[in-house]
Amino acid sequence: MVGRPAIVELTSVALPDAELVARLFRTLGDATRLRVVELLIEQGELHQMEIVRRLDASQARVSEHLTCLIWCGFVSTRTEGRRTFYRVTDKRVRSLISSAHRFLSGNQAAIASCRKVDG
Amino acid sequence: MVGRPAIVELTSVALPDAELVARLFRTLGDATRLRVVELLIEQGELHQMEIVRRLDASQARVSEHLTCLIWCGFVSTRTEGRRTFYRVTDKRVRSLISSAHRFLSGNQAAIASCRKVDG
DNA sequence: ATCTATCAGCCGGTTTTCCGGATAGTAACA
DNA sequence: TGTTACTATCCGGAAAACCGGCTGATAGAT
Repeated sequence: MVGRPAIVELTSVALPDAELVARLFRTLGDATRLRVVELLIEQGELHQMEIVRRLDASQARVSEHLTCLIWCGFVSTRTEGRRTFYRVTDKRVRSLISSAHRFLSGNQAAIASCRKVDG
Repeated sequence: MVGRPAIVELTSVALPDAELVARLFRTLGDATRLRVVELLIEQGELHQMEIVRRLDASQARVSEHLTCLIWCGFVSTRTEGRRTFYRVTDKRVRSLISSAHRFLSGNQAAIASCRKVDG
């Protein structure tokens, strides 16, 4: 018997745990996305055009990065009038980033000069 | 007067802080590298071929990833005979990774389905 | 000395990811 | 309803990163 296909699930393909964690790290592995998150942590809440101005990035870029950050649970939103405000609510995001900063102190030079895998 | 060029410095170009932190995140943003680090955290100390066997990855890949991890300060080494043993000594690495795992719990589905920037 | 186990480096190809620029959608407001 | 903010999406092109396969180097064993 051939039935109709099953309802599409968000996580139809179970990714291995390491791939998930790696993906999480990659989300913060882009300087622009990271700057957005850190800016929101500092400022508390901003709407998109304000982020665009402060980071001097294109609106399209910021919009796409925000979509990604929201999707992954780093940023949450609130709409007011014709503006959408973005903020970081999850405290685990802050602790993750400060963890990174702690590791970075003393390793800046090494990481700055690391050529990654291939030269 | 035209002198000889200055001695090459490791960090001749000062990278902005955000780019450094992003690069740090990207280092753990590859599943294979992450698995190497987590394996070493669990097992304490392993030589390269042992890592190759346990991860079922090619020796060349593991070697290059290890080079990167050593370079960035995640992993340190000890040579004994013709073997080199690798381990994670910096406790900040552990706390960084467990920070990530804490954030991941409750966000797996979201991160698994996130399409990043472009579709 | 020769062979073997272990580790490192290079190269070509493919995939992923980022960006600029243009375009389309949406909600408030006159 | 038309205009004006504001936000979202699409489309090449370019750069970064990963991988497989091969080669080279070194230290111990035979």
